[in-house]
Amino acid sequence: MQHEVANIHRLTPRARRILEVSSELFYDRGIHAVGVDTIAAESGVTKRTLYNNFGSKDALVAAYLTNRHATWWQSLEERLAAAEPPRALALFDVYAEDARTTTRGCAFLNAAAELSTEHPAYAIIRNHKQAVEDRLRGLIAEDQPAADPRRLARHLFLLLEGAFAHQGIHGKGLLTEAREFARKLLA
Amino acid sequence: MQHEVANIHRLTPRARRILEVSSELFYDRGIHAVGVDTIAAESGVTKRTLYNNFGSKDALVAAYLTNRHATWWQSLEERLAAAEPPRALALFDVYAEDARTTTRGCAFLNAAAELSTEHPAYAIIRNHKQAVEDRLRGLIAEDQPAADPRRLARHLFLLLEGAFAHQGIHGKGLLTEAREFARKLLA
DNA sequence: GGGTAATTATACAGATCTGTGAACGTCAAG
DNA sequence: CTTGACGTTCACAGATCTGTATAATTACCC
Repeated sequence: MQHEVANIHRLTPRARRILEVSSELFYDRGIHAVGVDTIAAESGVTKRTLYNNFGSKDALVAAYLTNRHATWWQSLEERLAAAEPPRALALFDVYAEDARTTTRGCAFLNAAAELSTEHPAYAIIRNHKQAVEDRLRGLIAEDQPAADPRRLARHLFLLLEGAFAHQGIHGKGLLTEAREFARKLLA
Repeated sequence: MQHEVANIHRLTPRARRILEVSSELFYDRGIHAVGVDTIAAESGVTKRTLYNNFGSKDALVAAYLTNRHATWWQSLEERLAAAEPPRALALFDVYAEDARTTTRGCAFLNAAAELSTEHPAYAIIRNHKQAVEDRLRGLIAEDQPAADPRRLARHLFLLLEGAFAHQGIHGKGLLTEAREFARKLLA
């Protein structure tokens, strides 16, 4: 019985499996549309194990988003390490990379659409989006201090989020197009 | 027993009440989070009446989005009738108007996040968003034929949707900021 | 091999979900 | 004054939801 923070590296193998499976289900079908029975069955695990490891469905949802943020952030930083200015475009690349294997848009926006603002996971969503925009602004400030980083970052952020939000509805071409708009704005 | 098209003007008074109440609940709390019992109770109506009028919850959801689109479109056209070029900005104004009384972002994006793509309402969502972008492109083509209407429309569309998608998370200031970006792009 | 943590099996509680059946009011229009 | 549409009452079916209790069993570490 651990279920406090759910640091993915301290998870038991079964728990990690539960987190992986539930992440996929939550993303593909939506959070409310997936029950704990389904998650346990698909993970090849008892419901008891799920509750012993995560404590509640809400906590599992929080773990899902926390882990998603951590994973996403890591691949962003890796890409940034090898990027050349304007590095802000790397954000678009990571999103586009994501979009190659997914079809339901942004996991965080989708979760925000379903959850009450009082849900423990909602703060994670806010923090994630805030972090993205902050990183964007930081990169612009470093690469192009001449521009107005705050305004430019916000403009790019809106393009990014608009494209990602519509990935499921409109198709994935939007992201590369958004990148192109961003590229011109940065030039 | 009608429950086929749900043209709002042919709705019985009770049915209209059900549609109003369910629309508010669906938008505020999410579709899966609201049960038919709650809707019936809050409408001051029996569950039987709900089913006699709409046939199923899915159909009620479809009616919710259909009606929302119709209402929104009408207020858009009214605003456009009194607008002066660049009229594309009127789209931002209608969204911003919406945002003054709501706090959970775009009803269509939120619904898309919850529903399967096979859900009868999903097509309504696609059509709505497509209509918005098409209208945007048409306005730009008429007001500024010199520009590339398709590209410009898409750029504005992304700004619009990015801002609206983040209304619930980030606050409503984003929409006016998006409008400002759009205004400069149109100049 | 003994002790400890993780997991299983199974059953269940209690709530809530969508949807239906059947009989009974009410009221306006023909 | 009958017909028909609208709505109510109320019970219920059957599924699914989150979460728990208990006891037995496996896996791992020292």
